[in-house]
This record gives sequence, C-alpha cells and structure tokens, in this order.
Amino acid sequence: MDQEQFTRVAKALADPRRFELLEMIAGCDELPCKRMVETFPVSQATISHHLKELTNAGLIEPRREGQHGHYRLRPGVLEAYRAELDRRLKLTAPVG
Amino acid sequence: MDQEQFTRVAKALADPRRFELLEMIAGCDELPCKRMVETFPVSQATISHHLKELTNAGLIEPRREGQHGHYRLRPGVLEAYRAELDRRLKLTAPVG
DNA sequence: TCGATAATTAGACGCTTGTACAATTGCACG
DNA sequence: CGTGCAATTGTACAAGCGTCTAATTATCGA
Repeated sequence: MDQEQFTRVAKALADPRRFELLEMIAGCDELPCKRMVETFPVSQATISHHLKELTNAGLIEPRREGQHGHYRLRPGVLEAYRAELDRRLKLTAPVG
Repeated sequence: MDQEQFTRVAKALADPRRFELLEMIAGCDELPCKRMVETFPVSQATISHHLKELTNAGLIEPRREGQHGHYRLRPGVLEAYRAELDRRLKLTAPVG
C-alpha cells in the first residue's frame, strides 16, 4: 500500500459520521444507499459524498442495481491499512 | 477505548506530516524534540503543535528534561485503536 | 413519453486545521 | 539577576472538509 492510499484511508476513517457509515456497511454483507439515508440525520447528498470518499479510499465498492446503489466492504484494504500501520510504526515485536 | 479518543487517534494519524513524526518517534526508544525540528522542513511551532495533537490522542507521552522535551511512543494506545477498528468493523472472523 | 423515485454532482457556506511569525515560558549558565 | 537556548502558546491566514440546497442524471412504472 503506497503513501497516497494510506493517507486516503486514514482520512476516510477519521470522520465520525463517515466511520459510522463504514461500520454499518461492515455489519451487512451489502447495504443499499437508501438504508443509510434513512438511518442518519444528514442529507442524501452528504451520504453520497461520504460514500465516494470511502470508495476512493478503496474501503468499499459500489454496485448499481437499477436505480439503487449498494455498497460492500472491501476487507482487504482495511487489512492492508492495518499491516501498513504495523510496518511503519514497528508494532511487530520490538525485539525483531 | 471510547468514541472520542478513537476519533482523536484517527485524526492524529490522518495527517501525513504528523504521521511521519509519529513514525520517527516509534523508531527510537525516546526522541528529543530538537531532532524532529532539525529533520522536518517545518517550523518549531508546527512541530510542537503536532506533538501536542499526538499527545492529546494518547499516542505519545512527553518527558521534560531541563529545557529539552523528549517523546516516547505509547504502543498500548495504538493497540487499542487497532482493536477498536477490528471490533467496530467486525474484522475478527465473519463466522463468529 | 411523462412523472416519480434514487442517487450523484455542482456550488456555496461555515468550521476545522496545518502552517508561519511573534511573543512567552522554562531552564541553564555566567 | 540577565543573557541565551529550547519549547510552547497566541494570533492569523489559506486550504481542506462536512454539510446543505438545488440542479442533474438514471431508472422504473403507468
């Protein structure tokens, strides 16, 4: 994982509302956009904006079904982010 | 780890320069402030500001020795952050 | 094709934040 | 004390970001 995506992921995780969206997506196999709009007290446009950020970070992937948008977690990217955290901060056993 | 600290940590990690500082601290046992000021092309005030953010997030802890400030990583908080990521995003085995 | 519904995009606004410069504090050493 | 260095804090500003409303695109049903 390169520096640029690492930063995108870190920033994507840093906003509480956006993280809640991600959390909700992670809780289901696949989540329709509409469900999130119904759940959170922000506008549809804001939800869409956050979903775009999460998608740009690679954390989720969209699927279009007719007029409905569905989102799904991409666990691999999260794992890669965690691995990069470990690597760059040397969390993997200080004794080496 | 509560929501507030989780967000503080996430935000602290999200700025590239600040993460570099943390990375440098994580690489040593203990790092003097002066070393960072010499290393990065930003002002002393900016370094100090970032260190304060990292400290507020609990990621590092300061030690004062005379006029010199030293900083040390707090691995436990990072571990807690990672654990919270796992917990909230259900990365720990989808089969449960 | 027309209207309704779902979602994205565009533009704007206010708050946050990364940064710099200047002032201040804290400490060491004459 | 007073001078000088290390570090923090105050103030200010430009850029970034979360949010909204409005406009636009895309799709379904009649």
